[in-house]
Amino acid sequence: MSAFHDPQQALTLAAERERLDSFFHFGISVDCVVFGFDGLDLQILVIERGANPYQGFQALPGDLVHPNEDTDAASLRVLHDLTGLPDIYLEQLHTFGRVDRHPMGRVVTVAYYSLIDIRQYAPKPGGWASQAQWVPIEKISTMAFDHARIVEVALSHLQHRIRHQPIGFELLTEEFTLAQLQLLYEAILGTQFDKANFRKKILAMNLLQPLEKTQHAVRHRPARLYRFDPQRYSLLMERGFAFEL
Amino acid sequence: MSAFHDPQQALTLAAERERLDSFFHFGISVDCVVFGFDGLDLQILVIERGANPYQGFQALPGDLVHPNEDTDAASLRVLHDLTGLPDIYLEQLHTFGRVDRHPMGRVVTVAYYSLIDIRQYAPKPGGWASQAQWVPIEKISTMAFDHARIVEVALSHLQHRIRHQPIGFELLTEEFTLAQLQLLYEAILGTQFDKANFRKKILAMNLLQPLEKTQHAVRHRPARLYRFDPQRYSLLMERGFAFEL
DNA sequence: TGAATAATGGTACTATTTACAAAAACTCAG
DNA sequence: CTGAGTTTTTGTAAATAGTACCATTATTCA
Repeated sequence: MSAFHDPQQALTLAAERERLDSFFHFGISVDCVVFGFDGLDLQILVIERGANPYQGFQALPGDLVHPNEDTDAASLRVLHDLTGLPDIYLEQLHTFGRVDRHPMGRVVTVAYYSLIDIRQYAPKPGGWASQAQWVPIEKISTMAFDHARIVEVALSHLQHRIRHQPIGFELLTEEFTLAQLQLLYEAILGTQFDKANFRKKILAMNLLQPLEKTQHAVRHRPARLYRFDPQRYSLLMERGFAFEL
Repeated sequence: MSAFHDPQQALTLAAERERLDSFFHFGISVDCVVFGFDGLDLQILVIERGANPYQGFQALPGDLVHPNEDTDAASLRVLHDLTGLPDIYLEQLHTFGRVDRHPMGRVVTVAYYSLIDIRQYAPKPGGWASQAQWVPIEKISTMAFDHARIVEVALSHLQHRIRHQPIGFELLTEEFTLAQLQLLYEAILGTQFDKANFRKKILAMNLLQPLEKTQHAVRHRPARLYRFDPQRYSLLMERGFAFEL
């Protein structure tokens, strides 16, 4: 049965309008899974809800979309309002549309995700968020709504994605060593790589620009610093690549 | 500003309810991009709209989600109602949430996609669909709403996906030859492969079970028939793989 | 029976990946 | 000042995988 058109029945205009209206009582929300890396653990940005429902619970930064707002724009606004993070690159992840997922009514949520360098953004709770903080991904247990499930989906998406596209550099400072990059990959994928071969594989992609700088104040041979080449980066992003280790 | 909670303002209950109500006037729809393969061209299942808006336009099978219906369930119902296709495996693709995408109101649509063997399903228009038919993907031009854009997203998703996961077998009959599989890959990716090497690569994945059967009534050496091994298939689906040719 | 056709098997060559060892560059303790 | 400790960086041999291409095989049809 179509909501807009039903050739069979001849309803009065009022009755037809009322029937149609019942199809327009949805709420739309957005939820953001923001991944960060501190050099050791993969973390996500989590707020504490300062209001009901689920007051006091950990939750993803998320809220209802305004009637005249694109969902993509809403994700940026909501993230900024609740955590103070400025416009960052958010990518749509998945939409969660189960009838019973929100206790206050029918709310379908569009989840977004992002990767950022944890040291460049200090979250500050805003709006109804009573806290906003980074939490290592293994430390996350119960969350409001179906947010734990959303995090699961985001993580497995990230794991798949990082092996096929050169994402991940957003999680590091602009200049980094190959060992730092390797730690990042190992944290996301939960595996160990051979140091020498990881280096060769990464450098062969021609994605990194070596700098004439090294680490210092380390008690061992200092590592060369690199940064990634944005042109090469966007080329690889389009075409995809295979990162199999 | 939160829709549910605003600690600043003390509104009357009625005013608060009214304000909140404005956040619940969304419609949610689902749209299905069903890919099929006829042995030569990649096609998609398209309906002709028998009612306004966009009457007479080609469109994806799609309609509003019911108030008490999961979006996943809605995608199956809508596809069945409009095209007669039974429950098939539909996977969520992307959600399109621009304010102006629907002329009759604020409708956010969740797009799904699927791959099926064109010879196993004969579409029959139902509901308000005046036609339902397979259309080669290059022959598609204008479509209702933003459906042309949805098809674009689905195709590039499919192209990326087929190189990293062993999907695509759904598009063939249960028993197929390696040449048929190669034609499928070539149709989706728009490239040509070496016959002998394609065979070796595919067989090395250990995904196909050779059958003790061959083609017949062909005027050349008949090809062996294969079918894919469901266990191996689901293993590779989980882990992902790299199909680079 | 042989011409036509496409499937299948094989092979030499090249490129990539893997495992592991050796050398290099720095700090720090003595 | 020197050598132990640590990690980076380079190198390399062996194993594996990919590529181009040719030979053989099995069928139909004239």
